[in-house]
Amino acid sequence: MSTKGERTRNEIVEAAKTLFYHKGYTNTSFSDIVDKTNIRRGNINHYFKTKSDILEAVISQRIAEYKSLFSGWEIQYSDPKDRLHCFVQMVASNSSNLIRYGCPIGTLNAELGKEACDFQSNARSLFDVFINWLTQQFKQINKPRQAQARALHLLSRTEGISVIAHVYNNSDLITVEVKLLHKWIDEL
Amino acid sequence: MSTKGERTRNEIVEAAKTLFYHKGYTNTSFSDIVDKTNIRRGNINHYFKTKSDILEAVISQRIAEYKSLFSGWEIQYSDPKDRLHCFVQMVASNSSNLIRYGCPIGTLNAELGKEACDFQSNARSLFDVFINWLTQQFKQINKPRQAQARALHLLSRTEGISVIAHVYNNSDLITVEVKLLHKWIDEL
DNA sequence: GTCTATATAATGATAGAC
DNA sequence: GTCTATCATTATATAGAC
Repeated sequence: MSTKGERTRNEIVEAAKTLFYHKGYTNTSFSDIVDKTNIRRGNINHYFKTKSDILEAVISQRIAEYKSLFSGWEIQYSDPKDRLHCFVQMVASNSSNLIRYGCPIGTLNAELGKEACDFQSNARSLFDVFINWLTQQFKQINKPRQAQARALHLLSRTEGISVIAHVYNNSDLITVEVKLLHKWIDEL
Repeated sequence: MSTKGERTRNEIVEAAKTLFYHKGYTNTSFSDIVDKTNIRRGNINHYFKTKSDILEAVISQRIAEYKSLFSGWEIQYSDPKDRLHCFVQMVASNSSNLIRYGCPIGTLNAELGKEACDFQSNARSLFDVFINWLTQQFKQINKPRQAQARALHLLSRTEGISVIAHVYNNSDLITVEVKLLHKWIDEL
């Protein structure tokens, strides 16, 4: 059972998570969060002293979600190739969001990786979750010494797909490239 | 010969181009431009009524630069494959900037493609320059009907490389992936 | 064409009542 | 824990002197 405070805090994080994704971190204001929730401004500052504290909470929340998603695949599929197919298929399943807002972790890193921003390492930790999990899967297939390189290659491919799909608001490239990636996994 | 006004206007555009790339469009203020140039605030508004007018000028400037770069390659190299190798090599040559700030056109599109932003189509026109030129090169090699798909594939690959290199501030992936792309071009 | 001074709005953050 | 009211800062943009 969650306390009232925990529920309020979670409502803020969920609203901020969506807003940061849809509008970007800098372009999201406290007022946006107030408008999206039923929480008044002063109360937000009761749970989060600064805006960047909200960002950290959002990133932690996303990390937890992705770890949970990946754990589920490990329970559901014993073959690491099947898990990698799940990962690639996630891109296709999520195409409508990718087209409209870009990759949630890629666009966040693009923004937070710019000059005079203290949060690049926070955003990078999201990528670490992906790379670490992918590396583990590749290690279980073959050539474990190439596992991390393969993980970086795969994530690079999916990020590139997201960029183009977002720029052109079009899913055709996703369809084509996802097929190529499934084939690439099968041929490992 | 350029007039004094043209030189002042150009100084603003050049400073804004760098700042938008290094800090992002939203995070760049008029004060930043004032600090980077010897031009006072009121004078900037003499040349550009709004901040978005500066953005349009910066995008036009980048479009002109890339078109000029590509034209140079067409003069320098008669084989379209050699021109494509130039394109891929540009990623490697520019790695220090890509690592620090990401792809200039990719990160701009990531930012301007978000919700409640009126400039996605402006930013997309930068990608059009790349796609159109790449498509022309692939058409001259073989299978002209696949030319645009190949252009999208190549740009997707290079954008993905830029994202990962930027996130990890590391050029190792660039080295590896650029080799793969050179090989891919040779085998077309 | 260039400048100073200022208007106006929005931002992140705080103080303190209930 | 929740709220209203407000502060201090910064932003874009404008007015008008030189």
